[in-house]
Amino acid sequence: MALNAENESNYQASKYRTPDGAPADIVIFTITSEGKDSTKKSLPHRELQVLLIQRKQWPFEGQWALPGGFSSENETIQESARRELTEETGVSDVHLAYFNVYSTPKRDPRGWIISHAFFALVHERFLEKRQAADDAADVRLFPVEEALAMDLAFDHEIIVRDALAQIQTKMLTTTIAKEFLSEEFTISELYQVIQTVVPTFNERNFIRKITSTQSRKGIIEEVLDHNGQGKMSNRYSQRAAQLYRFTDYVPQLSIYS
Amino acid sequence: MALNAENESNYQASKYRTPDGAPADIVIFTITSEGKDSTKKSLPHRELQVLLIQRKQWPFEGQWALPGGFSSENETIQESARRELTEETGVSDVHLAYFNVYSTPKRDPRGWIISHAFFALVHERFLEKRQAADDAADVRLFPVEEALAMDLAFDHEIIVRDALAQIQTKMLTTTIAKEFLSEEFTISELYQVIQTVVPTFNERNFIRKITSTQSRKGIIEEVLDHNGQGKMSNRYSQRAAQLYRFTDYVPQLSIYS
DNA sequence: AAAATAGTGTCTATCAGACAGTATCTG
DNA sequence: CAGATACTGTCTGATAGACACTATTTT
Repeated sequence: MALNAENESNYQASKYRTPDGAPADIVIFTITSEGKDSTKKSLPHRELQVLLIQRKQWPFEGQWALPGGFSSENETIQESARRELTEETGVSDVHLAYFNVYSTPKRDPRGWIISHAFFALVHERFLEKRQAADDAADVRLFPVEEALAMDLAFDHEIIVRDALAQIQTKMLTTTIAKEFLSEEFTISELYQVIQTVVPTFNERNFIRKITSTQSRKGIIEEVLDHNGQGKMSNRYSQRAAQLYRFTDYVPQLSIYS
Repeated sequence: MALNAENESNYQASKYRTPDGAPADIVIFTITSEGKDSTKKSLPHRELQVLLIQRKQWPFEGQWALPGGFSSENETIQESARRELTEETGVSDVHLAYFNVYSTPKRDPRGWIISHAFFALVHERFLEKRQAADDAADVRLFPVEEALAMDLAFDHEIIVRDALAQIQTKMLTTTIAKEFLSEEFTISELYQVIQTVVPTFNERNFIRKITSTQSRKGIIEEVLDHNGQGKMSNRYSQRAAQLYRFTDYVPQLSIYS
């Protein structure tokens, strides 16, 4: 059976051409909000933004790119992504998910470099104190649409586009909306977050469905105060709104049931 | 801005440790069916199976493993997976999807090897001639549960487990069921395929929902004969059953609507 | 007739979707 | 009281889920 057997002593990986690196690149999304009018309480304007760094060295010197870095032999690619994310945002317990690999020949002039793309969802409060790291000339948030029109380094435009499609799908099929919200939030805030990521989302009876529909009402729950009364917020409105939080329940979707 | 600039002439990738290989591994699933009784027409027994190869060389010599192989500098990893799949099954237009990367340090004794995992869904008719032609003991189908209990090479048990979770989710949320069916199929066949992949799936009114529910009825359509009459099949039953085919429509699922 | 698969009829509680109306607070 | 946000009432037709029932063909 083992006519052609090799063993450890005569195995040589180096007889083949090997990759020159396996970096992790991270598409860090956040939703910024700014009040439209200082004199009146009103819902803020929200915008989906992506964090980019300006490259300081060859290749693509001076162009904007995704943060990321080479992984090493002693860590998984997920760990290296988590490390990069912490360096870039200063926060460690943030939603991070792997979504695709990019390996088109000659995508990187430095050689055969296979890039592993992650997306992270970060609340804007975590990005306030960021600063340019060693290998970056500048770090900034850009509205996603603007970033996609910018001639990014490498194939990063495609990566951002793919990441956007991913979070749009996940926004509607999972509870990742919570990553952009505080622990407690109003229905309007949740609705706004969904609409910011998926502009086509439009549910006129949103509050009905999510609070009183049998199959969905486990997703979020009312926050109660110490007296058992509903805890309210008037952050954005004259009339106070009920606060909710996400539960651990995530409904299983199916096209057949 | 570019105080620390490098350029192409002084950039050296080789000053860092680089990976020893970036293979694609493929979890090839099929559903086998065998009639339970030769004297009577009845629905076949279906089982989800995975294709494994027995290794001939170090490392893990003699153990069963996923088919796969190293990718080269001149192709994307998807292309190399497609190439492997064609070599293994003899078919080229088969559903193939990337789902994860495996990079735990020392997962492969040959060195720093980052494996990219794909799953493929193949109709059993494509694996018949391969099985017959190459009846050597080194390529075989195993029932998934059996494969998971087998002490596979490398971290392939984890990969198979992850792949199974993936296709279970996709079976319910996309129309990949069609990859396991012929172009035309009966409702019972579709139901059986879903249940084979997701044993917990149980819908008593399945035929109602998929044929007459407004929001779902676009997924499949009746096959008509040249007279505009419904085309029937009595492959599995005494009473002939209507044949259906998938349309191009895939409903968009959402937990919020 | 029995067996096996393929459907249909019918019922009730719930839900979807639309839109008008009411509630609460601020400037 | 105008404006902004936060809900609630109410209506119609569609759907979910259960289960009994009928239909067609083979042995």
